[in-house]
Amino acid sequence: MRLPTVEDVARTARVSRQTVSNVINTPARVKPATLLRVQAAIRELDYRPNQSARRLRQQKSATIGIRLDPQLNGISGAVLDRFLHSLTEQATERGLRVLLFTAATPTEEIDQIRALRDGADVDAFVLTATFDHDPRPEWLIEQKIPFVTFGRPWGIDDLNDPQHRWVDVDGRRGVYAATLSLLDAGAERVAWIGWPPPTATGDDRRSGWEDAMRERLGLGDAELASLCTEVVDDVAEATNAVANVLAGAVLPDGMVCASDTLALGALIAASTAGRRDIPIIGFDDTPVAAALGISSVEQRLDQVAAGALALLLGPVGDSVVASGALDVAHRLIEPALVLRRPQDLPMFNPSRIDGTAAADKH
Amino acid sequence: MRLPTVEDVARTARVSRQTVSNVINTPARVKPATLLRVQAAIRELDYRPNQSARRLRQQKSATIGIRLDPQLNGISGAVLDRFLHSLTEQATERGLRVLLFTAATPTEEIDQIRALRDGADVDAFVLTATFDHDPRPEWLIEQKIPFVTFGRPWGIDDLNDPQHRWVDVDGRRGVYAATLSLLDAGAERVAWIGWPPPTATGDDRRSGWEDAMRERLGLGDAELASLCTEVVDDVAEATNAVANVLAGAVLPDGMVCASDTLALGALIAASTAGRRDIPIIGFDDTPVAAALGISSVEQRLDQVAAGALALLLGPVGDSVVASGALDVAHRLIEPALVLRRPQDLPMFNPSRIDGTAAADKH
DNA sequence: CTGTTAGCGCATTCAC
DNA sequence: GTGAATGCGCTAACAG
Repeated sequence: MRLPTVEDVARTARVSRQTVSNVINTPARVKPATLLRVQAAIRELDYRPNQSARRLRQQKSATIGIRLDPQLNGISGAVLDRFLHSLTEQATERGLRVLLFTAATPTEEIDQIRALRDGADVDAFVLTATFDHDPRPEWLIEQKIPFVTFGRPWGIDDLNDPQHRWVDVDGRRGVYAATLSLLDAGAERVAWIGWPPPTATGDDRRSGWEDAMRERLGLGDAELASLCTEVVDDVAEATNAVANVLAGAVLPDGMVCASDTLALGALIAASTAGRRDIPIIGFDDTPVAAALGISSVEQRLDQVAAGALALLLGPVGDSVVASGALDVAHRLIEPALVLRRPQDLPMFNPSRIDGTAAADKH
Repeated sequence: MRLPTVEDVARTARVSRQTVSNVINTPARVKPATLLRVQAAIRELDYRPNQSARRLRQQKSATIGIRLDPQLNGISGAVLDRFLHSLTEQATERGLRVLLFTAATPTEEIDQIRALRDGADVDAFVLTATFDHDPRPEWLIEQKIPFVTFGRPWGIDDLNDPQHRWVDVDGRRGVYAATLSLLDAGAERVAWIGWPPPTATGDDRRSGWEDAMRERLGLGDAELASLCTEVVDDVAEATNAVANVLAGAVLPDGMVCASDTLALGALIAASTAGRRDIPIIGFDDTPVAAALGISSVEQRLDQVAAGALALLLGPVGDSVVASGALDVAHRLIEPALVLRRPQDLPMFNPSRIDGTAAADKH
């Protein structure tokens, strides 16, 4: 049982192969009568162009490649998953396919990218999780392989390099908004629970908290430092660290965290200390945060995906354009603050346990 | 800057195109001297076969398609993510690519599969999350499209249909082992926290608990029913439900749960009731369980991925074989019990908060 | 507006 | 062992 080809359609519709091709690719150039006849034949045979042949002919694959991270660290692992989903969905709408690959190290990733490109399997790549001194962008630019990164080029001065297309979430602004929401509610000692610097993403997020605290309360460096806790991204470690904070001299009346992992630790510590009333805001809006009623800063991954494709393909295109063809080569997405009230969940609140739990608005 | 082709390699090595092709595909049939010369030319030009051309010629894509689930099934969402990673990794080792697609409904998924197949984009499909009266396998068999499902064909009598290749995790056996581990430790009233039937997966898992309780303690239906709690897969709901259990007449001395989501609810309820000592075992071994020190039944997703590929490609092959070519058309993977001690995490345990948290062995 | 010509890069016959 | 044809299915360029 062979799949029908242009030839079959042409024979059925009594036209030449090329007319069929025209009907599919440039229908405007075909006389309405024959157009209809050919389309009928296409439907009759349930014909679809063979993509391999089309790709070979057009010298492009209409496929973008993305690496699946090795082992996504803990609770925030779902972020890439959601991004992948948005990206696939929107790529499909634009007539592109998404091809997966894995690599344990940046070097290995480069090898994979080279293989994929050399095999003409992939037209462009989406890189995630950029970091300080990331070797990948430079190599890709040098190789003239189109790409876009989810994440800014950190540490280098080429934030505006048109060669390097990037989309990122404005973590600073998200944390700024989160902090303001606590200050607006009357908090005066909002603590920051973040990662030990230097981490590009973490430092950026912390600066949002700093800005808000400076602007609203006029705090100085020393005061900020006293409200700032640094701990690696681990629930147990965060629990310990925040417990110490809560046992300290200056009791915070709000906590903004660099991740939901830290926020979960903060929640556990606060609950244990009987201070479930201290509002906590995390980052990433993971399912865990939703399940536990923790407020969080949500990365709008659908917008990130849309931005990545727009940078790669142009506003409406369906094939990869050169990096110089766009006026802007980057996009900063504003995150959304998802506020949840602690009482949405009966955690550590025996009085509500027999009541009806509020549904999680997701 | 054109990519090198066989022609370029042939010219460089001073042989014909076909010899180059032979060097790549059947190196045994080439004289060692020319072999070396051609290989040197390949390396020199950094030549790689164009995959589109190869696919067109061979009439196969060496690509498998998998749908990215729309629903982020809460805390357990990462399961598909991990499976995808294993699958991609092992597929790459076998020279296959993994192509993603999305679909909101089974019907839409069928449309996507048809498009992908008709475009000769994909040789075979991996379906996840099979369910009762799943329309997809039947349609795929009818269309003669090779596929394998992660999940048994539920509800039908074709568990052994060689046309339907499937891999699944033996949930019953995992829960059985989990229950036994509690009984071995001296528990006598192990409760089951599961989903309201009928859910194929959930009922299967529950039967593991039932079997263990019957065998070891000789319990009857009524006694089992009194230890069985049914609640939808939601943390808040589970918290309520387990809180009621803990406030009831028969206090369980262990809890085995159908998911980590339920286990998290159980943990919260137990903690709130001051009964953190009651051991809890979840299912899926999610990052959350790891972070909170909850024991869990781990699906060995690397084995599932390996099984899926073995069923599709044969033990060592790199191209899809017909469904009748294998002696067995399915594989049941035994899950692993991951036991964690509650004290691994200082949750709700103020006395340990200033101590060193034990590292999580993952 | 339609049909003719000519490959895209590769692998599978066959001869030699 | 190696090399010469042939065509996979499609579309871009050019004639008509």
